[in-house]
Amino acid sequence: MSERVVPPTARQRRRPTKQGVVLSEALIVETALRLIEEHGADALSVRRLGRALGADPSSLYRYFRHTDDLMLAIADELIGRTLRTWRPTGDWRADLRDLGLRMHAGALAHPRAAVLSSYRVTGRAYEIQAVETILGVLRRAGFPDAEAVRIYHVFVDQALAHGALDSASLAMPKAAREAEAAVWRATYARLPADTHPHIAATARHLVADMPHSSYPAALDLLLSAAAARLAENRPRAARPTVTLDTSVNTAP
Amino acid sequence: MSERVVPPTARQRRRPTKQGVVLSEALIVETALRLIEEHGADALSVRRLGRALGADPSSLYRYFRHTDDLMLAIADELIGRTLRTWRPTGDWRADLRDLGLRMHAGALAHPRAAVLSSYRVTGRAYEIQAVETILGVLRRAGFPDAEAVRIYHVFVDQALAHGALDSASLAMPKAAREAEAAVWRATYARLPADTHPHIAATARHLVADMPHSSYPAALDLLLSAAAARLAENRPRAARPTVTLDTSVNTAP
DNA sequence: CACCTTATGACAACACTGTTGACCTGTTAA
DNA sequence: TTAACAGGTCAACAGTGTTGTCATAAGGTG
Repeated sequence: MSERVVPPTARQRRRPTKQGVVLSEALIVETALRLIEEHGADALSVRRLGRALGADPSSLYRYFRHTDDLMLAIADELIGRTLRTWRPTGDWRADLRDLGLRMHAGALAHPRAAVLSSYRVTGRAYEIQAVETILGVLRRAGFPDAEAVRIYHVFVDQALAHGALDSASLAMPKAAREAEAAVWRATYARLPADTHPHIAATARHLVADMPHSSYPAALDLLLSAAAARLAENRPRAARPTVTLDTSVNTAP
Repeated sequence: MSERVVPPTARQRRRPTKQGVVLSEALIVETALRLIEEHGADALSVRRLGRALGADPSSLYRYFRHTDDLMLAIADELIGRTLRTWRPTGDWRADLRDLGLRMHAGALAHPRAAVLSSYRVTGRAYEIQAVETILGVLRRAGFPDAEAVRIYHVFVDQALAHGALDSASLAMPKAAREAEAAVWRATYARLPADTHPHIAATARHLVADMPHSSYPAALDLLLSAAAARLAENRPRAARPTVTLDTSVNTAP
């Protein structure tokens, strides 16, 4: 066997598949993403992907060492798509908020890919571009280097971690997901006030809040904290009054 | 087949296994956790668990409808263990910080269980106890109900999401994990300043920070933001001067 | 144009997974 | 003492990722 995978670029003998398809790394990644979108979270297997491509499953191993490799490629493609449609305005807080929400949405659009790629460092082109961009936003905003890196780290991990969490939840069979929402109504909302006073007092809010993602709220809290730290370091700068939408207002 | 799983409590015909083991839900959960700890993240399969217990794999289906069911039981056990060793002091911020770090550590101690259970609502005893406890801390601290629920939600999801993220990373084969750390040194730290100025300027910090968990920092930012919101609502209270410094200090 | 090399696709097999229907037997209650 | 049946076992199914071997069409070379 030794090395089946060819250095990605110089691939020339483009022999078509028995069913007439010409394989390529890009085609495989695209098809994988489509497969995930159309046939649900668990639809991605080497065999199914082969079938969808019209190729023998083992052919894919000419392009990716193993499935994990494929996941990294998918992950980087997702990062690329997120960045491609993002337009910074110069307002660091609004820009990061927008980017965070896009990353989260991008993850939810491809739950299985998000779950499997959230904790990986791809080191590929799009990822590098994203790191550079976000660090740039923070440093231009005035964060000193060490602080910029810390906040970058928290920002990215938060987006990825929440993306994966919500994706995993979204990827559950529909019945199971509804069953979980029901737990809040049927179990938590009915606990008596004498044994569980705090749950009973807030039951209404729990039922309303818990089945939804906490990411927007988490993001706004993070940005608030970051803004506060920035203000401490530059007490001269005027504190802007930021108004953040309806549900998750964090403005001072 | 119909229903193989008996209502958990009233189980009496305790027939021993061929190899002489008497099965029970508790024994199965314990063994599963031990298996995960000893033989790495992927060691948990029905067949391996059966072997470790000295029982036929299919026997487990007398106790759990499917593996997912088993995961929920494991998840609740983990919650229970975390709560069992936690002692609140009355200082809401310190208490939540301590609890968050314990939840995170608990997840890292059982990576695979954490990854699979992080997004589940078990509705079981320990989980309910945890919800009641945390809400209590927040309400006693003075957060109004809606706000208490929102912060509870963010706090819990953040702990679970970061726990799962870091667990997933920890559960990778050792070689792969080291390879990722190397990416920061070998790829990112070597990007030229003219094409990637922000990465180049902060390379030192990136190499140092990125291979570690961002959870402590994320937790402290969250608690900062929450404290700020609390102070806004009660303008009489003195605003503490927060020092974040070295890495994870949150004491006012 | 014909040839030869070799990249790349196909095949078949391996070891593993979760799950279930049918069977068998020890425990327990009557 | 016996009869019921909970609970352990067996065997099978359909699926998975992965790899060693083989066949062939594409491309560069003469």
